[in-house]
Amino acid sequence: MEKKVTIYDLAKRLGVSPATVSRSLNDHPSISLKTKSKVMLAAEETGYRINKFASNLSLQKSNTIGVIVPKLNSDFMSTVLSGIEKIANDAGYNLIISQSLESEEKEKFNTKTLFESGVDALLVSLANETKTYDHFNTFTNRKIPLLFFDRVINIPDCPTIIIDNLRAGYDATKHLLDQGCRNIMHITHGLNRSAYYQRYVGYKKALDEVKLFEIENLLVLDQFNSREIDSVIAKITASPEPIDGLFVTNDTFAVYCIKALLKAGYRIPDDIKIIGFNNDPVSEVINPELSTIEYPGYRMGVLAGQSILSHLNGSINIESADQILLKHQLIIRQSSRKTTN
Amino acid sequence: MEKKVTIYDLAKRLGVSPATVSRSLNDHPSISLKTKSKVMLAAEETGYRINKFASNLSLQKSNTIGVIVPKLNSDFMSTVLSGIEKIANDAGYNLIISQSLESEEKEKFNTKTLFESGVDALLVSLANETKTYDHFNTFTNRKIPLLFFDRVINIPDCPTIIIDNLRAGYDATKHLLDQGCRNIMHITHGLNRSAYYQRYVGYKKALDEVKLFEIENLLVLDQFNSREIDSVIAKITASPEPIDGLFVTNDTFAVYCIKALLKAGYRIPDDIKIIGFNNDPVSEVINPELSTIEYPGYRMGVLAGQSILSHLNGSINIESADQILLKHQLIIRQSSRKTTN
DNA sequence: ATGAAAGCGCTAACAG
DNA sequence: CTGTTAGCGCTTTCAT
Repeated sequence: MEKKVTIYDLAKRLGVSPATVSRSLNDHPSISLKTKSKVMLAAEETGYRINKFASNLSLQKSNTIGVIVPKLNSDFMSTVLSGIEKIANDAGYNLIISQSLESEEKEKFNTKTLFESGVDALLVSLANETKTYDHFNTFTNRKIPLLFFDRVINIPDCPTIIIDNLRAGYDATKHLLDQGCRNIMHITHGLNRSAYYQRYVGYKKALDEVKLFEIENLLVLDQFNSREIDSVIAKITASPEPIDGLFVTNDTFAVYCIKALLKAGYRIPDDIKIIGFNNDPVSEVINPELSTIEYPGYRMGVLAGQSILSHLNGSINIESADQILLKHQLIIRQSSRKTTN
Repeated sequence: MEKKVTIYDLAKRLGVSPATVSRSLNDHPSISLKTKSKVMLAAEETGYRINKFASNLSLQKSNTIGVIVPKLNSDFMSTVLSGIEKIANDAGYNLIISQSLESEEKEKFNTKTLFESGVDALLVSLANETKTYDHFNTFTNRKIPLLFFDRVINIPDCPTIIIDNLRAGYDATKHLLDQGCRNIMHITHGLNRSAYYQRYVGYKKALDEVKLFEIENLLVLDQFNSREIDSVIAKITASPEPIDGLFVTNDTFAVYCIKALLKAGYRIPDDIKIIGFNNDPVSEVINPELSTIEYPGYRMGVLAGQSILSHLNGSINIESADQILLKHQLIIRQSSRKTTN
C-alpha cells in the first residue's frame, strides 16, 4: 500500500515551500530551472500524483466535460461520442458520459449530478420524452457552457449542432417521388424532438408540392425496436391505397422493415421503395442496399467538442457560432431505385 | 448569474453552524427533524448545490468510476458500456469514459489522468498494442479496485470478466468441421490479446484433433477495417488448397468478407462456409445470415458494474469473484450450413 | 442535538 | 525567485 504523497511531503523533503513545489509542478515561469528539475525529480521518485479534488476546489474548475445522450449503444451515438472524446482528451479534458434512456426524469437527474460534479461544460442530446427544460437553468444561470447536438432545443446562448433536418426529410421524400412513388409512408420517432419533427415537415412539404400528402401515412413509433415491426407491416398491408414508398428515419429500423417486407412477399424496390436515415454501416449490408441520408456523426462529435472548448477558452471563432449546420447528403442505393422495365 | 451558495450561507441564514447544515444535508441521525427540514427548505429556496470537489477532498472518494476501452464506437463495446453505465448510475456513480484507440501510450495516459481524477475504481478493456502493465501499479499499489473485462490480463486481486474464448474458438471451428470444411482459414486481430489468442488456440485444437491444422491458414490483421479486405481475398484465392471455411473473430469484418467473396464469385455457404464472432445485429442482416458466437455484451457490462460496486462496498458475494466466466453460445445460421445436395 | 475547529491538498495574492 | 498565508467548501472529531 503506497502512501499518498502531497506537495507538503515534497516541500519538506526538499527544504522548500509548498508554494514552490506547486509552482514547479505547474511549470510556473518564475521558478528557476534548477528548483524545477529538483522538484520534478523528487516527484518522480516518490510517485507523487496531484490530487485533482484539491486542485479543482482551489481553481474552481474540473477539466471535465459532461455528456448526456439518450442511449449509448447505437452506431450513430457511439460514433459521435468517439469524436467528442477524441477532441476532449487531446485537450486534456475528461468526459463524464451518462445516458437518459429517453427518460425526462433520468435526464434531469443526470443534469443535476453532472452539475454537482462540477463539469466545466455540458453537451446534451435530448431524450425523446423531455418536454421541459428548466433543469438546464442551473447551467445557464451560472454561465456554464451548454451545448446541444442532434436532438436540440433553442436556449439563449446555447449553441446547437444539427443538420438541416427539414431539408433532409424533403430530400429523402423528393427522391422517392422522383423514383415514381405516389403513396409514401413515413415511419419515425416521437415528433416531440425537433430533429424528427423537422424531417416530418420536410416529408410533408415534398408531398404537398404534388398534392400527395396523406396524414394516414404517418406512423410514429415509441422506440425503434424490432417488436414494433409487426405494427408496421400491419399498417402497410391494411392501407387502402397500396404503399409504394417508405421513408424511415433510422437505418436500423429501415433494415428491419426491409427484412419483414421481403418475408411478407413484397419486392424491394419493385413494389415498395425504401429510404432510411443516418447511413449506418448496416445500410450497405442489407440486400438490397439501403438508400439513406448520410449523417456525419463523427464530425458532429468533433465539432461539438471543438465548439465547447472554444467557449471554455473564451476564444471567438467559427466553432463558437450559435448554430452549426452540418451538411447531410442523399445516398441512393438499390432499395429505392426505379426499376427499368 | 446566480451566486453559488455554500453551507456557510445556509448556516448564517438559519443561525446555525455549518456543521449542522452539513449533517442535515447528509441526513445524519443526530439532528432533530425540525432543524433538518428547516435546512432542507433553505437549501431548496436558495438553490444550494453541494460542491463535490470539497466533499470529495474531505471524504477522499469521488463516487466516480473510470473506464478505458479501446474504442467507443463498436456495437459490442457500446453495448457493454451501456450496461456498465446503467448499473453505475443506479448506484449513484458517475462514469468517466475514455478510449485508448488501441494505443499503449494513450492507455497509459488515460490510466494516469483517471487516477489523478480520483476515480474510486477502474474498469479496463486493454488496447491491442499494450504489452506492459506497470501503468496499472498506481491502482494496485493503493488497493483501488481494478477490473478487466473482455480484453484482460491477470494481475493479482484484479477480477476479470471474460467468456471462455478457447472454448468459443473451438466450438466455432468444430462446427465448421462438422459441416464438412477441411481447409479452414482463421482471420483474427493481433494475437497479443489473450481473448484473440485463446480463440486461436481453440481453433488450432479443433483442427489438430483431426490433423487439419495449417499455419498458413492463419491471417492476423492489425485492424478490422474494410481496407484490409483485399488482402483477405488475395490470400483466399492464392491458397493452393481451396479454402472451404472461414472463422472470423468479428462479425462486422465477417460481413465484409461475405460481401467481398460473393462479389468475387464464391458461393456461400456452398463454396466457403463462414462463422463470425459477437452476434452483432449485423449478422442477421447479411444474406446469407451469418453464423456466429453469441457474446453477451450487455450482461458483461452489468456484471462488470456490479462486481466493481461490490468491491467498493467491501461486500463478499458472487460478484466479487476473481474471475467471472460468461457463457457464450454457438449460433448457427445460413452462412455455415451444410448444403444438402 | 448542536457548535468549534482542524484538516483534506492545492493555488495564488502578497510580501520579501 | 521563493516563502507565508489565506482561502476553496465540506466533513468530522471532540466538546458541550
